Amino acid sequence: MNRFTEVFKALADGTRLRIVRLILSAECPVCVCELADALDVPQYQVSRHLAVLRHAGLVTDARKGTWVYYAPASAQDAFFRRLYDLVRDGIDHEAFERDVQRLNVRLALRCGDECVLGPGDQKVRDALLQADRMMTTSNSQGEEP
Amino acid sequence: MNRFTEVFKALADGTRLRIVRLILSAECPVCVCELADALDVPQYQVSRHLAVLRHAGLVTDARKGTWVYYAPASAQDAFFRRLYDLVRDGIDHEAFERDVQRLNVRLALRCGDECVLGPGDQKVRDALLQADRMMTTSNSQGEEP
DNA sequence: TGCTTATATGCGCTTTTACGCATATAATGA
DNA sequence: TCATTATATGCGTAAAAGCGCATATAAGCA
Repeated sequence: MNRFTEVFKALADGTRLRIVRLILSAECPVCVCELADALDVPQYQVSRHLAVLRHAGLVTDARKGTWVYYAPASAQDAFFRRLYDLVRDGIDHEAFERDVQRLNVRLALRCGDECVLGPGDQKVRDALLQADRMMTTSNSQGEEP
Repeated sequence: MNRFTEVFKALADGTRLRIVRLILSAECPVCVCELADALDVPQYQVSRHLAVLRHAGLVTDARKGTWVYYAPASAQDAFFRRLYDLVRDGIDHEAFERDVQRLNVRLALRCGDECVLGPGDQKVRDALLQADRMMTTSNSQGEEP
């Protein structure tokens, strides 16, 4: 298949687009369970989507123990850099706001720049549940007088 | 569906990507039969793909008599403009070279900036057949001493 | 070596999507 | 009004893609 077509195919999925936006929003590589928790999507599904993105050359993976960290690929490449900028600046910022906030909450649970929890860990669930509550109260409700 | 996702979905098809590149390569609106002839793809298939692109907001259509001309949409929009630039500058120029040359041959058959022939017209077929012959001889064969 | 855990993947099912054929629609001209 | 022609579309079929379940793989640790 055309490399071009493969890249657009990889981005032509709602979940994968959310994954890419999360990876771009973080300034550091993010591991699979962190993505799964932030997106509230099963781990096996995230792994599958990451495989598609990796095969298209959009992300790179690096294993560290049992955890595998993903990051945007080859910012050297002008094509990918421009594509990333496009995705980052693109429309529908609100649609991804929740994902980004949840990822930040999840990343805050790291120890020394490394993920130390598995997917769906109880501490993670608690923290994300509370974060969700704060988001809904500050957004939907807090605007009225 | 997310507008973003819809745009990438629209570009995530080989034929549609060829159509977009042709529309971008021409400095003027191009009608359906011209695209079908340049791509050597059935007219009904081109119409279908154009409908997808139009629905995603990537192209606009304008009817002139029985002919319908398609053009890139809203270069005002920063997002589309950057996306178009990306597609234009992108990799795999050779893969689309033939399409562009065939479209130019087809456009040369116009009368006063307007298409006057239908899809698969005999004159068109002759001109394109000859163009193909010239391309193969100049590319594959002409390099050896 | 054996147990635990994070990640990846084989498999069946369902939904989506592209294609081919035929035909409907819209506009022109006699 | 009727024939012609460019374009669009309904429909059936086949290929592709996503999901859920279960499980395999890989790494750390006792």
